[in-house]
Amino acid sequence: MKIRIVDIADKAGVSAGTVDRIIHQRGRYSEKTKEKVEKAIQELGYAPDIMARNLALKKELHIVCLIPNPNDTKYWERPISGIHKAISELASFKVDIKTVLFLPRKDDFKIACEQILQSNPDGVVYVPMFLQESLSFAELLNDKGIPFVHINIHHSLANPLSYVGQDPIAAGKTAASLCAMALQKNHHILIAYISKEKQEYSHLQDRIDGFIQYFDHKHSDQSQIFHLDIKTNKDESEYDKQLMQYLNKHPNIQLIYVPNSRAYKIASILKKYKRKDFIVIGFDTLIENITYLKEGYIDLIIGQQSKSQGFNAVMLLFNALFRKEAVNPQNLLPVDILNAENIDFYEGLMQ
Amino acid sequence: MKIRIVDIADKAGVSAGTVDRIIHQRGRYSEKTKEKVEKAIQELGYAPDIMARNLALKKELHIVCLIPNPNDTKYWERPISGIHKAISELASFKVDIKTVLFLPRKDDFKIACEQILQSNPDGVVYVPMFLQESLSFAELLNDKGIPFVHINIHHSLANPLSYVGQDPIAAGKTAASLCAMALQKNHHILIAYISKEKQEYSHLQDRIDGFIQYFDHKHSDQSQIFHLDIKTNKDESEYDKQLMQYLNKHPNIQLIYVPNSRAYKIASILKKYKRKDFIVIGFDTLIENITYLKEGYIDLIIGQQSKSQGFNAVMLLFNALFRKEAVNPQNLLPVDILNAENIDFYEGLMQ
DNA sequence: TTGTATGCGTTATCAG
DNA sequence: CTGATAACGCATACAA
Repeated sequence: MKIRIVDIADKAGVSAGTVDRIIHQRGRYSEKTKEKVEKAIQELGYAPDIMARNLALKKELHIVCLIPNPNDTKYWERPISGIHKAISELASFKVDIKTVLFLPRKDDFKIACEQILQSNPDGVVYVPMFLQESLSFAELLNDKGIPFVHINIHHSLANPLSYVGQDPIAAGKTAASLCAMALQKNHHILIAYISKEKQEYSHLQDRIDGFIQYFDHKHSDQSQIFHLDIKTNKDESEYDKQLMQYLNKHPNIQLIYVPNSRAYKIASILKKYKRKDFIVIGFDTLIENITYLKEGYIDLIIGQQSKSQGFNAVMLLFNALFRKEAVNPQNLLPVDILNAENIDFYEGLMQ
Repeated sequence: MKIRIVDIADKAGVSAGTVDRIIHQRGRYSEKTKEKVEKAIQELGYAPDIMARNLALKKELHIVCLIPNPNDTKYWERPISGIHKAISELASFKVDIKTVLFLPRKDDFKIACEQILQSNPDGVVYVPMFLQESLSFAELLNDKGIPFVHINIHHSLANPLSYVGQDPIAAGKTAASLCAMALQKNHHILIAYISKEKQEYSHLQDRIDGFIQYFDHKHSDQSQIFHLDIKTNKDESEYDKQLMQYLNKHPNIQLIYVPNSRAYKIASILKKYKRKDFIVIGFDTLIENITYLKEGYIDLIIGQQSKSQGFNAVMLLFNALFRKEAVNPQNLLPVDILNAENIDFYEGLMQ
């Protein structure tokens, strides 16, 4: 038996219109009728019918997603595809979801934020790539009472409605535990990455910290951990040599841990020099990484369900806004372990 | 701009009622008006409004799920929890979803099938645990034109609307690839399992086959693969001894592969004898397995997203029935690799 | 064979 | 401050 708005109107001895105004706090009602109505709602256990609401609704809900341009970093294609999945899943609701892209520079990010604030959305999903700029954006959104969700990068300060993404420390520890399992006695680990100009914030350091922490807590064995940071401002052949020279100098290195999503760069060098004798472990299921995984130049990839980042964030915001559901402030995604055998079944990657 | 039923009625020069009868093929219309209407639908690109339809609908959709009783095998708790998630997700639709449990015996399965057929459901989700009985159930459902989805176990013969579950061969290969990574030179593998009376069908053999296949394709090394099948019709202390004697007789066994979900049984024996020097790899995230994983008596678990099995199956059937969506005949779930570091983030296990 | 009217539960407008 | 009522898009019983 379904409780409708008229049922509680009857019970409270008022009309449906009044109940509606009280439920949506549109004003124009007295305190004592409010109390009567709320009591009736409690007693009968009223829950609104989403379908009927959506049918009767005049105005749409506006949600906007601010994501780095995938032309610059391929990674962002997958969260965007998750957003598209959410869009089609919510197609029958009166909600419009837009995606705004920004180039990974502070000025472009700020311009995009401005633009979004102008459009007065009902909710925002964004990647807080720059610490300071993200905080001021969060503040402006809070001032306007617009709820927002962070994806991929977690800032404890900004106090978003929710964070959707992985715990990068846990991801680092997971990678380390696999390394510990694969590493032979008296062999060493190299933490290597090819990085662009200094990123203000990325998972890089947390993934390294988690990795180190794991080994600190375990028996240390005879293994050592080396570090090699290669800057991309040199030409390609230059950093090829830099890596190979390092590896030749430390012949007991058996395993290479690449804490950013560019393991494929390391793999391409190893392929060039026909060195399949290393175990390489990297992050993120970019198509380039998958190619080398299947060729055997990358052995393990830690996945972070990039698609779910976009999908969950939008769904969560929608449910909070439309159905007024309570939300978890943390939506921690799994730390997925992928290799050549299970990659084909991952996140509908091959569809 | 939204195309409604009256829009195509206008365009075709008929009334809304006629369009409705044609769309739902309720008869009582002439061929030539049918053509006119279908042309209009094509040209205007009509898609029904799910919300309005659900609101206007009188009768509900009945979906029934036939699942083994989790009191007997704990595994089934998770698919059932996935079904419950689907139920709450579909709460606002006019659909009722029931779960029927059966004890893992042919006679009980058959009785449950009878009962379901009596109730004349619109769609069925079931675990085809017994080959012959499942095929005849499938046939009866087909005769009545009732679509059905198989979960967990795949029978190519029965021709279900879809199969939701893992590829067990791929799961075996994935386990093998991890073993290959962890195994030290000149050390051996034991495939061990404690089984009840012969199961008619389970993933067991496929998981073993996939495992063996992987090693067949790789350089064989000096490693050997041993097999040990322990029957549960002895008393506990009996099979404790059987395992330990086997391990003592083959001191170079470093790794134990348990292809069914009862790795915790093996782990409990190893714990009793304080043997942490083996790498144990098992299947399924039963609470018992997770406990030993965290204690270090199990090292790796292959997960099959048991919860998604139930959830996806119901959602898929609902979408096929209610929104008349096309469905993939295969809904292959990922092969998840879990260890002590990433288990806490898996499938909302810890919520 | 076809058209019309009513209802589903909610929102929103307008008259009291 | 409050009540009545017309939409929203579709299904369906009933009238023609």
